[in-house]
Amino acid sequence: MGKGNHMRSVTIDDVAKKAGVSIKTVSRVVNREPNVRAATKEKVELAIKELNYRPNQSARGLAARRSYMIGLLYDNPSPNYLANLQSGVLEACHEKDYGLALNPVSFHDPDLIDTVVHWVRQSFIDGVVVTPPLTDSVPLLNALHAENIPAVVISSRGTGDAPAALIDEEAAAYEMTRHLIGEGHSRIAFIKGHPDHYASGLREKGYYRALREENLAVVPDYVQQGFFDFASGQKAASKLFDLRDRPTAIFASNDDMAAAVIFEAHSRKIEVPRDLAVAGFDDTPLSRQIWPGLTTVRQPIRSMGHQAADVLIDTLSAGKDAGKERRDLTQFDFELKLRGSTARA
Amino acid sequence: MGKGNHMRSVTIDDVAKKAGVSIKTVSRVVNREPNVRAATKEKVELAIKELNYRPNQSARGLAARRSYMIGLLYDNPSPNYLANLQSGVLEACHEKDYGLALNPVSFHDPDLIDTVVHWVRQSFIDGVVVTPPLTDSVPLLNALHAENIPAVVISSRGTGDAPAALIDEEAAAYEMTRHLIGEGHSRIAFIKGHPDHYASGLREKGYYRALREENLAVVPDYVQQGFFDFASGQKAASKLFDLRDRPTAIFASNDDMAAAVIFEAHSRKIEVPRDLAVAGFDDTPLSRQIWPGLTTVRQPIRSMGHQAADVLIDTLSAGKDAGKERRDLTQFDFELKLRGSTARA
DNA sequence: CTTCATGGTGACAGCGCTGTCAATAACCGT
DNA sequence: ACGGTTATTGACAGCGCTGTCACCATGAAG
Repeated sequence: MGKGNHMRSVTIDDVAKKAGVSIKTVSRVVNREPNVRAATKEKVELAIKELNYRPNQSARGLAARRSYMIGLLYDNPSPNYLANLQSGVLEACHEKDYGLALNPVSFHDPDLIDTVVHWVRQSFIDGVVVTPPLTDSVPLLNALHAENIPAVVISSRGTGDAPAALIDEEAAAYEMTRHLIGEGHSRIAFIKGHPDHYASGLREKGYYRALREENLAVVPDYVQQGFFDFASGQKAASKLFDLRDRPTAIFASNDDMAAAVIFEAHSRKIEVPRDLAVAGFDDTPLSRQIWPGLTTVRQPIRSMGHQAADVLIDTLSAGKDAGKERRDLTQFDFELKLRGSTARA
Repeated sequence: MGKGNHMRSVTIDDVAKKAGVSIKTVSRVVNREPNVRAATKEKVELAIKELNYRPNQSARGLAARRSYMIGLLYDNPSPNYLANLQSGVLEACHEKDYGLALNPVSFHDPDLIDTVVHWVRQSFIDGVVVTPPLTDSVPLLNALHAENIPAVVISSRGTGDAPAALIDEEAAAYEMTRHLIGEGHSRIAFIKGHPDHYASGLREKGYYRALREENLAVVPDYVQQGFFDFASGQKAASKLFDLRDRPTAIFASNDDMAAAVIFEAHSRKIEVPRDLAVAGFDDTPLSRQIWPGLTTVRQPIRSMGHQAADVLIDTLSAGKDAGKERRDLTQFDFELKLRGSTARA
């Protein structure tokens, strides 16, 4: 039992026969190689559709000496973030007939680099998408480059020669802070993100810039260290609440910490938004599921994942599709999502 | 650029030469096939180690007509649930040198079955792990069986011949309801899950059984339909709150809906747990991030994923590794997580 | 001592696809 | 119309591995 699965599936030969061309021509169409007459291409594409043909990855990999798989490198910062990103990446892979191999690693693993390089070599991974916070490991990025492993990073850091998908985090944080100021707040606290994450600094920078522009003083006590997780958010919130001159608004570097602020506020009977406005960053589902709804910054995570994979795959095929030149990633737009946690008094 | 990675890797021929045997014998050793003399086996294993040989998956897949990959079929019920499950499955795959291919599909897709079968055929997926709610599509399961595609389902339904990973949902709901009763509640409402999900019925059944055992009448108005999503939870909560004889406790069939109940309660100034106790099911991170913390039922999702994949892979290798017999899945334990949302008055 | 079974091994033919290269068709300018 | 290009296509040889089958030892059985 189990061996099963007899039923010869559609091969390139079937398509070739049906379209009345050689298998090589079919191969050309499938791989978007140049120099195929439009009419021929159409015939082949029709046959492909009718037979519902999909190339056999193993055969492809064997012949082309690559796996037609890209890897996703991550260190699960937040399941929501990752799930979104993954689905975007997966979508792109699907469109281009690439496979996706997942590799959860640990940022703090001392032989992170060996692990990754070995993995790529063993699995014949053609290229990798690197996600935060791994994008902030300069050694890792260097190693990938040195090993000649194509990579795209999803990061706000302009990372050397690896194409990057990003939003303007500084501007987003700036806008959010300005929004808070616009709502009449002047005692605005900030909870920083994990110091290892490059994005943390950018968000912080945006916060400062907005204060400066509005001539609001930066109160050192109002800037607390957090680490992007719920618990650190609680701790930071506690400290802020214990201040003699309690802030009227708290801007946390991500939604988890912002939720923690609201959690703490509840337990101290501080009413949000009446006594305290709270804003987050990321627009995770969580921001809609807590009460009151959390004002936050939305980034098109899914699209970013999609495009990152897209660019990576294009780069990989660049050899064949001679026309294509290396496409760098454009910057994505963010959006302020205003919800109950910052509603005007 | 990009093409990179030139470095002829070690092939089976190299190993064969070094060990002084034929490639077929190396293949036998690698695949743990019987009938290789111990001495020969050792020689080969030594050569493998010295050359650091790893079989090329593409070649293997092509020749053996299987991919050494298993598929994960899902219809993203909740990112948290999925992320957990996935990481368990991934772990098992890693241990057994299998790849994981993801396939997000839609439960309501009319040609779900075609899509899936085709995918399996074309990608040469060796077997699939089916997750809820797809596990409730009897046609799908039948099709997998008919098509002779090895599958394990993670479901509470004792699904015919496909091994299943499960917890006793009925008992879990029963325990939770009893807990509520034990806390002094007698007006306990229930929000049902999606009617297409088999688990929904089981949870409901557990609720009824507890009431019956305690001689509490079932109030029809107290049982509302939900669909496992936040919005449906809000709707159901609204209806319950509008009742003249409002329940003092609400048991929702999953955490998302329970969070929605709390959300609605907040917006109506109903205080949890003072005026209302709320319980959920699943122990998603959300249950710890809302205020008050949500009492819920924890299931070892990650372990379930791990074991499901484990069993599947074992089944797949059963053909070669002759000794092994098909191992069925054991039932997993659940656990009541008591938090603030049901704290005693 | 022959006759089988059976353990142990290797030769060989693909698996379905892509790279190479040669063949042919279409097009260019004069 | 002719030589020279360039665009388009196909024949064919593997890629590295496993399945099949044939082969040679052994040892048990007769």
